[in-house]
Amino acid sequence: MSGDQCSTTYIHEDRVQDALSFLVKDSTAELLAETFKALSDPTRVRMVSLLADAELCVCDLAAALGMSQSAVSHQLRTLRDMRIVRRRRDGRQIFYSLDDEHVADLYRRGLEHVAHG
Amino acid sequence: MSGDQCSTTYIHEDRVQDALSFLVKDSTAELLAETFKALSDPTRVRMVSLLADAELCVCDLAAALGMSQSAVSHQLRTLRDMRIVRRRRDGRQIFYSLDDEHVADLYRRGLEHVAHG
DNA sequence: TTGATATATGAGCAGTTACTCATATGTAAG
DNA sequence: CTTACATATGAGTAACTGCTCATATATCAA
Repeated sequence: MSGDQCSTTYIHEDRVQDALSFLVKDSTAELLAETFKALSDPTRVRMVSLLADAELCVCDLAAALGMSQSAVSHQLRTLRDMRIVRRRRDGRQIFYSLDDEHVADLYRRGLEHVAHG
Repeated sequence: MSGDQCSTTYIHEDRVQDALSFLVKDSTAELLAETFKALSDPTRVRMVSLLADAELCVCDLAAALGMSQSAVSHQLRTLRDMRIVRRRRDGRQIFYSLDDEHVADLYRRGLEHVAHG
């Protein structure tokens, strides 16, 4: 069934057929990509590293990261939309903490990998 | 040392100080973000899902993914630059396979997480 | 109420990304 | 050599990202 050469009309059919059984579903690929996207930006990695330890208010996050309040707030919005992060109001301040154990786990795994590079 | 309110001049100093001890180094954050970026795109997730099982040539990848040869080649180039993927020539064809066990591991972890909600 | 503080958000912008299309390179067969 | 095939790549582009700046909203204090 499989040819010896590639072409748009005659591919290595059984190899492709075999591969297809391992191809993730589109919806799963989208979901996975979304998850990894949370940690695909240095700023968000730094934020997660802070929030993996303790909840913090926006202005402390900004201070710790050395970033503007606005920039931090925008990123928190993204993390919130991704359901990575949860918020709690206390007076005038809003405290953020991690709300996704999967992402926290992936972050720690990633750290380990980077460690024993 | 810690104040009761936020401001650009008077932050909750010990909370920030404590947080800073958990903040990843900039270089580590960059490295981690780069790693996760490899899986932050649905197309690349699908590619990794295929290459996690077996090595495949470009045209079979394109056939399995239902994408143009050019699009696949461009993505393989990015994965190659990220050192996620390795290639081997066999005649006219070039076979790609995973070259980063860390990414493969993160992919499998991600899959598990997606699987059990 | 008025003013200060803490956070959120819209607009705008420069940089990046993931593709398409055309073409170049490399390999094998005739 | 010439031709066909397999892959790579440059240019162009529309969509997306991560910020800045200005401003809006929400809470507390006086």
